[in-house]
Amino acid sequence: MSNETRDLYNHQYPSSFSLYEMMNLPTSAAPSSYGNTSFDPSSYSFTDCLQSSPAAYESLLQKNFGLSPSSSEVFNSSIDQESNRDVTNDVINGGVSTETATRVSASSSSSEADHPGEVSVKSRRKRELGGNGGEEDQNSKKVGKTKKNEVKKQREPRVSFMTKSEVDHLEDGYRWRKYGQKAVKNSPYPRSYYRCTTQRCNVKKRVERSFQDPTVVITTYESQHNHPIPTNLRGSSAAAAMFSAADLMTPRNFSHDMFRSSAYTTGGAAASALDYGYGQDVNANPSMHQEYHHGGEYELLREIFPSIFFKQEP
DNA sequence: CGGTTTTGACCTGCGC
DNA sequence: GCGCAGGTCAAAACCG
Repeated sequence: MSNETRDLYNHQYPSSFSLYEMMNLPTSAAPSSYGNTSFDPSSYSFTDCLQSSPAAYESLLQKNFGLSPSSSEVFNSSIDQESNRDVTNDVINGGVSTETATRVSASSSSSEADHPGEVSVKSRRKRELGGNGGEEDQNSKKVGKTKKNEVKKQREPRVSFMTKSEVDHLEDGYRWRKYGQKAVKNSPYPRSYYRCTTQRCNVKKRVERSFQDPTVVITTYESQHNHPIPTNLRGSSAAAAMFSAADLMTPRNFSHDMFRSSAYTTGGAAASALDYGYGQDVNANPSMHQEYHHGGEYELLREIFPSIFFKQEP
C-alpha cells in the first residue's frame, strides 16, 4: 500500500453515500430519470464500501463522481472486503430494498497458499472417481471439517461493477476461461464464472445480468492479478491497465468496465480509441493514466467519460 | 490439436 | 439433519 493510500485510510468518511449524491441528483428525483433505465440511484448506497476502499471513496467525494446520466454507463461499483457476503447479490437486492444495497462485502484472503482446498478437493474428487472410495474419502471429509472449525475459509477482496452493456462478458484486457455457469435464484439470467488463464494467477470473475434491468451487467472480480496484461490482445491493454488488479483498491479501478462497456454502448469513438489507441503499455504502473494526456484521443475520451476516470494531474 | 465452452454432478456453507 | 443456493470440477463438445 502506498503512503498516500495509507493516509487515506485515516480519513473520516460518511457512513452512507448514495448515487444521488454522487451524481448531484436531487434525492427527490424520479428513479426513472436516470438515463433510459428504471435504475433507482437511491437504492444504491456506498455504505461499507469505502471503509474498505477509502481511496476510491475519497476520489468520489473529491470529484463528486462527475457522473451524469448520459455520460456513463456505470451505475455502481463496490469493493467487498469486510464480510463473506455476496456483493453481487447485495447489489441486486439493493434494488428492491433501500439502503442496504451496495454492501461491499468482504473478504478475506485466500491466496493459493491460503486455500489448499483447491488442491485437496481436486485430489479428493480424483480419488472418488478412481474408485478407492470409502475410507480415504471419509478421512478427507474429516480433514475438511476440522479445518472448518479451525480457520474460517477466507476470500479475496471483491470488487463489483454494474455496467450497462449489450454483451455479458466485457473485455478488460485479460484472458479468461469460463469454468462454470449457474442459474441465479429469482433471476432468469444465469451467472457465469471465469478464471484468469494465466498460470498461477487465481483471479476470478463472475458475470451476471441484473434481472431488474436486463441492460445492466454485474461483474465481480475476486483476487488480484500477479502478472502484466497480455499484450497480444485486441482489447486495449491500457484500458485494462487502468483496472489492473494489482491496483485493485485505487480510484482508477472505477474506470475498468465502465470504460469498456461505455465503448460498447456508445459504439463510436470511444471504442475505437480503446481498441486501437492505447495498446502499448504492458505494465499497469501508477503513472499509466498520464500517458493519456499525450495522445490526441485523450481529450476525446475525457469528453466521453466522467472526470473520475481521468483524474487530472497537477 | 490445443484451447475454450458447455453442462451435469458434486461440494460447501448456511438457515431452518 | 435436511434442503437450498452458491461455487467448482471435469468430461465432452466445440472451435479456430
